[in-house]
Order: sequence, then structure tokens, then C-alpha cells
Amino acid sequence: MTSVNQLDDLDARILLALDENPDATVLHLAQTLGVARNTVHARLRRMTEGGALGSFSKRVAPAALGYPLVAFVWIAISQASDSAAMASLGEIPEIVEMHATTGDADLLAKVVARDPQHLHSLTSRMLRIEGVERTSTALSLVEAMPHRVRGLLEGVAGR
Amino acid sequence: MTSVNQLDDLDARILLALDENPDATVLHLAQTLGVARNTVHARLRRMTEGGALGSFSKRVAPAALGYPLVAFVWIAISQASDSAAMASLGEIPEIVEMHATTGDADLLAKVVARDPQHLHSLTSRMLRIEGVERTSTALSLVEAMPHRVRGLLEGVAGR
DNA sequence: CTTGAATCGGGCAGGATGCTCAACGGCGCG
DNA sequence: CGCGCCGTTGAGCATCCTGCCCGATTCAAG
Repeated sequence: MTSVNQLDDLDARILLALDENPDATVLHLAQTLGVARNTVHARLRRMTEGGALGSFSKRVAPAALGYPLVAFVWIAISQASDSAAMASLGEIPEIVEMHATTGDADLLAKVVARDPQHLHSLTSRMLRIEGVERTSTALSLVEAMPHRVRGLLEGVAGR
Repeated sequence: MTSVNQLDDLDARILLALDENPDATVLHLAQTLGVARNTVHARLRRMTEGGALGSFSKRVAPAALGYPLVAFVWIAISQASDSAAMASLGEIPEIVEMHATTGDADLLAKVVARDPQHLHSLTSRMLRIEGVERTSTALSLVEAMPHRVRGLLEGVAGR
């Protein structure tokens, strides 16, 4: 997420209103927020095109697709095979997020799986990728706080 | 995300179509997918109410709200203060996700921040919470793979 | 001051909505 | 097997909304 357009308070208020009611019409948002219809429309387009508003599928819960198990996998990469390993890891759809991080390993992957055996087969698959030297897995026992950005939105909206 | 309704292939195809075009009307989805309008409507309502389709704000990129920095913070909790510490951590809006995990620490938090100084003040704030014994931070250098579930959706949709 | 971008209010031609209804088909159960 | 339940279907109603366009105004930057 490099160089995303920064949202102002009206942008944030629009998104908050949509968080409350995702089916709200542009016209209703405009009336509720006290701005012109065109303005809401232009703002939404800008947020979508500018990357601030991501893809619809970000709303989908992997557990509903049959992947109730979440794990965090630290992956150590050998430097020579960096990009090829990344591409191979990208072919595993169960890796739903990945960051190159500071710390002991090179990558931290958020992985979903059907069950523990499936998770094990996924980490084995990762280890077979050329360039992947080591993995270390921490299992999520409870999703203590599901992904949320509402508090951040409220801050920008001035609440 | 406990006991989420499982999605079938039509659910997944609806979500894929919406991923392609989030503004698609129910009528257009119905025509495209070859089902009745009411069916799409009923499916969407069920996915929303059943938890499979999460809140709109999950689409919002924290970087666009002024939080470009991502970090993963391992938090060790003393057992006596478990729920009070959790509640206090929940009051920090920059903690955008948190899991109770296996491994060395008790919690893994995904934290966003304005800059390194801000991150430091956040971890200091966490350490001041009664029950939080220790934190260990890994900084995300690059979001190598932004959050994605499209591949999982395609699997369920039968592609 | 000039310029460009954003907002505003209005409008056009066409389209969509939430909800209701009755009928039908498939499935599970006794 | 018969029955009940649930989901899907197609149709319709009254109401509302859309993408896009336009000219005028406002605001910020040079």
C-alpha cells in the first residue's frame, strides 16, 4: 500500500456512513452528510481509484469459505532466490497476507487452512519452494480482535 | 469468527462478481449469473447476516487514513489480568487485529502507526496496561502480499 | 489576478430497489 | 409414501436512484 491518497474528514464521514449501512445510496449519503450528490460520487470514485478503498473481497471471511484455521508463519528466505520464492508463495491461495519484516525471519505470512493437517501440508509446500529455508508457525487460538479500522475512521472524521 | 455460515458455489460466484464490480446491481448480478433476482438478494442478505460478509470498513486502507506503518507486536499477558488487559488493548484504535496464539507470547497484534515514533508511543502505551508484561515488535518493511481471498473464492466457486 | 480543481444544484433518460405474492421443486423426516 | 419446510422462481408495485452532463460558484495555488 504505497502512496495512497490521504482521506479528509468528509471522505471518512462517507466511509463511516457506509460502514453503518453498506447499501446506502449516493443520494441518501449526500442528504445525510449535507453535501451535493455529485460530491459523494466524486469522492467515492477518487477513493476507489486512489487505492484508499480496497476490493470488495476484503469483506469476505475466509472461515465462511471453509478455512476456519488461522496461522502466522514466519518464513526465512535465502537471498539468492528472493523473487522466485515470492512468486511461488504467491501461488498458494491460502496465504492471505504477507509482509517482509524486521526480526528473525524475512517474511511473516498470514495463512488460513481447513484444519491442522491442511496447515501442515501448506507449510510443507512452502518448505519445498526453492529459496524457502525455514518456517515457524504460530497458530491463532482465538481471533481476539477481528480486523477493524473503525476507530481510525472516527478519528479522521473528527469524532 | 466462530461458526460462520458456509458459502456454496453460487454465494462465491456472487462475491466474485462483486469483487469485479462492487457497484453491480442485484438485477445485473442475477442476469449475469443466471439466477433470479430474489435469489441474489436472499443470498446477499444471508451472507451479511451470517457473518460471511463483513463490514464495509474492512475495505479501507489504514495508510489512507494517515497510518502507513504496519507492525506486528507480540504481547505477553499475565494470566490474572487477562480480560482487563484485553479490554484496555481494545481501546487502542491503532491495534487493527489481534489473535491469541500458540508460541512464545500470548497475543499477536497487528498495529498501524503514523511513523516510528508513533509506533513507539503505542507500544509504550501497551506496556503501561496492567497485565501486559512484555512486547516484542516486528516492523513490516514491505507489504509483500496485501490481504487477498480471491483465490479462495475462486476455489469455492468452482473455477 | 489567473487558472485549475472541487463543489454545488439542477436535470435527463433510463434503470433499480425492497418488498410482496403465489407457485414450484427438492429435501428431510416420520 | 405423504407431508412440511425451505429455497428458488418469475412477476409486479410504488417508489426511488443512477451515471452522466451542464453551467455557476468557490477555493487554493502560483
